[in-house]
Amino acid sequence: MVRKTKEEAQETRNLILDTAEAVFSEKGVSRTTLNDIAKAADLTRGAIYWHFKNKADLFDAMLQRVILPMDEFIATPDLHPEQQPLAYLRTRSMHVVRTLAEDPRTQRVFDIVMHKAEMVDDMLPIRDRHLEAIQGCIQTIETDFQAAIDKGELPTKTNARQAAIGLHALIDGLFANFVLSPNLFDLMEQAEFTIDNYLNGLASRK
Amino acid sequence: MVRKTKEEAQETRNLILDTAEAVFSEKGVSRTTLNDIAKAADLTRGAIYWHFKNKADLFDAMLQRVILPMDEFIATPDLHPEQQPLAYLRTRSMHVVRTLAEDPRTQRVFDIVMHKAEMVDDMLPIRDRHLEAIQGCIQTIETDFQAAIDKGELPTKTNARQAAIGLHALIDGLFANFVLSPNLFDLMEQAEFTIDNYLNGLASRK
DNA sequence: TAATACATACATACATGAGTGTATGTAAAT
DNA sequence: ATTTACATACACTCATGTATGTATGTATTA
Repeated sequence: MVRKTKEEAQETRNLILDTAEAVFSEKGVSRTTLNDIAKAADLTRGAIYWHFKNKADLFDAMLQRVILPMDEFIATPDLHPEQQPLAYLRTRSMHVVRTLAEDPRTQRVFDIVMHKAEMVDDMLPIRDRHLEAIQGCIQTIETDFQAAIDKGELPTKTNARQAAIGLHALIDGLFANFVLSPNLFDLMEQAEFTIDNYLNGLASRK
Repeated sequence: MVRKTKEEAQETRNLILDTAEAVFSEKGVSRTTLNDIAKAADLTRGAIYWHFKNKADLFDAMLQRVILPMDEFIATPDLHPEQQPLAYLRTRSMHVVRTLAEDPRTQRVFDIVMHKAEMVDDMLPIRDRHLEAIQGCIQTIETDFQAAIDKGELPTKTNARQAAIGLHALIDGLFANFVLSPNLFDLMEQAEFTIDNYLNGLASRK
């Protein structure tokens, strides 16, 4: 087996990424060797080193396939002014949940990031981007909450930032527990209940 | 320097555990060498291999110092019958939060487990115990919620298990985000608000 | 109570394997 | 003819586990 056309090379690259996902998920990032991935993909390390700089670079590329679309959606500037802020926030939250609930690839990658990767050294830039994404996400939610307050959907004294951090932690916790043991509960059902309950609690505060 | 008395040996063991905490926290579990820990503690690998079987054993011992007391508290059989179930659950939840908020060692270990360790291979038994702890925790909360329902503090139609999973995810998410970036929010304040809001939402359901 | 024997608490040394990065080879595509 | 997309080969480091050394504590015995 030898040299390929450009499209075939692209397929090889995707194969490497897919395989990396599977092997990372099985053995954890630090314990998987580039040779493990190569062998599982019926290639050699040469192929991997051709397409990626090293393991961190490969890991990063694997992440981007999943994280980028999700981040972009979360960061889409905020709400259509004619909509009800709270309902809109709820819809957007459930959309993110649905993405995870329905896409096994997203589940695997989240599981890898949350439970099978150590965020240190060469992974630190990735962790930093993750942190920024969290901050952006919270900021977006906070803006939505503030709009809800301004439109009278929430009590005036509501602390939008606090509420936002709470909602984010809630969804984050659900994600973490779900990928940790997917058959513990039904994600969509549980998320719908929990998010509704949280928002309901905000609206009905004394 | 050579052989020590039994108490001094115990001190050495604790020193190793303390140092492991620090180094794991800095470099991640898989990237820290037993030699790293030994050097940081002004010892040699010989000392570590005397006190522990290997790195996984050392890691486990480090965990137990923090996790055991916490698990025990959570699993304490449930509520004094004369108390209000919801208030009691709230108190217990905040107690756990306070443990994390006030003890830097607990924070470090949680951070290591959540973000700096890969739960695979020899760590799998640890992950399994963690999973069991989660299940037990949820079960305890569920029992409390059921008691609250029985005493009329929550609507009859409340799904106690769903509510329990939600509360657990909420606290777990708060913990994860807090240890990830401790200055993003004040844990006690945020937890008090968020938990209250969640319970309040449960009680005021249509 | 002092001498002796054994166990303890480490340090040191060694053998081994494994993973990484790079250099080089090579056949096909362009 | 040159570049591409890999495979192969090599050199190097480094972590692990174990084996061994050793000085001191501790129990035993006389």
